[in-house]
Amino acid sequence: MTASPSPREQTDGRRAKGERRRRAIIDATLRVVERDGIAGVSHRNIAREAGVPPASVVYYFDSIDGVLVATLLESCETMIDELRALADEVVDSERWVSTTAELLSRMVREHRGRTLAEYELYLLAARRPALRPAARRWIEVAAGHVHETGSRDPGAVQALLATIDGLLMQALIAEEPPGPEVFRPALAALVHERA
Amino acid sequence: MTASPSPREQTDGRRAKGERRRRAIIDATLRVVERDGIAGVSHRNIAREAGVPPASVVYYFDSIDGVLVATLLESCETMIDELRALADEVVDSERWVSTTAELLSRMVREHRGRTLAEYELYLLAARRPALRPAARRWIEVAAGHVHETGSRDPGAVQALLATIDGLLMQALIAEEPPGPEVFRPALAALVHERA
DNA sequence: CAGAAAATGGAACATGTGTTCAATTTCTTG
DNA sequence: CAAGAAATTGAACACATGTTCCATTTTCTG
Repeated sequence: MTASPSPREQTDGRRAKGERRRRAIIDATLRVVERDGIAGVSHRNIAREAGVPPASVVYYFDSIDGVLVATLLESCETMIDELRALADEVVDSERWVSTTAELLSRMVREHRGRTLAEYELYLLAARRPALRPAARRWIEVAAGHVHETGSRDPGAVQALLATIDGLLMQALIAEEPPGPEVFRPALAALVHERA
Repeated sequence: MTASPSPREQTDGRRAKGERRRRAIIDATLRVVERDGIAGVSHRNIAREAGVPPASVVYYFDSIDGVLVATLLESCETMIDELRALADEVVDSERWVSTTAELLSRMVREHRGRTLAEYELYLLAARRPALRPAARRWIEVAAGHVHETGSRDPGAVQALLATIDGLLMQALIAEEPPGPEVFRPALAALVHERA
């Protein structure tokens, strides 16, 4: 992807600055995907967003796919933290259905661009094998998270994850992002509860 | 989108030929999306695929979004028939779980490109409002189909639909398209059956 | 301080893009 | 058959794209 990290990269100011710039490019790419979708990802676009010349993007990543892979991985890591924080904040209700409905609603309302970007990158992985490991890591992380608070049955965990993906996708094409009450019936049916 | 259909369009050979060409462009667009994804959709690309000059595409559709809307709608209609045929063919088993697992497996194995294209167009609707009605029509059709053979609870129907979407998406980023046995546990958990 | 390594950024390249335009062909109608 | 409507198409437009090249600047090492 870039120059192989030498054993003494923490003291070299040149490499440190380079690493910072590399991160700036990744962050800029995520912002571009959020705003304009994957269609908006180009060398010049993300370079402008990051405030660097286009040649710098080529210097740090040898292809546009390289940038996307790095971005998807990065995004996965930071999203975990955000999700965890959101999950903590939302646990004023004690029922799982209400809590999750609230969480999903927030994802498509307060973080619509981010959520959308996530699924676009996700789907892109279906076409570009290079992105697949990053996308699957996403599933693993989410599965682990569900496993903590949910059923032990692997099939149930898989179904739950799939349902959430599907619900979010449907929510993303709604004319305006739905509130928790839209998600509740489906979630309730999923765990055999009353809404 | 095109010239408004005059009351006597069935006798005018010029308009008839035009309509045929319009359909050829839509079909070509679907093939392009299947092969190269939405990223591959351009005037020149679909023109080459359809065997017409690029100017013809502009003549029949006033924008690239117009082509996509028409394609999504078309694709929706033809997919209904194919799905129904597939559903009929697959009813040798009598259990819903096995039948559906088999059907999903076929969608990602024998019709991978088509399924993928469907979801790409679907997700694109999240960014381009013009595509949303077509995308929502998809949900309605699928919901109707599920309603015929499934539960009466609206929440359950919604959950089922969402789960299938999620399962298909996960299947699409697998290294190779999974067989029915991969879908069965999740589907079983969904309807509280043993796999 | 001199030399080397890394990073930077401006310019240029060939190619692809959406779209417009004017001329031409195809077909219908009076 | 002649007039006109509809369809067709090649050429051209201005611009965006991925990528390469090379001169310059920054930073570290001996």
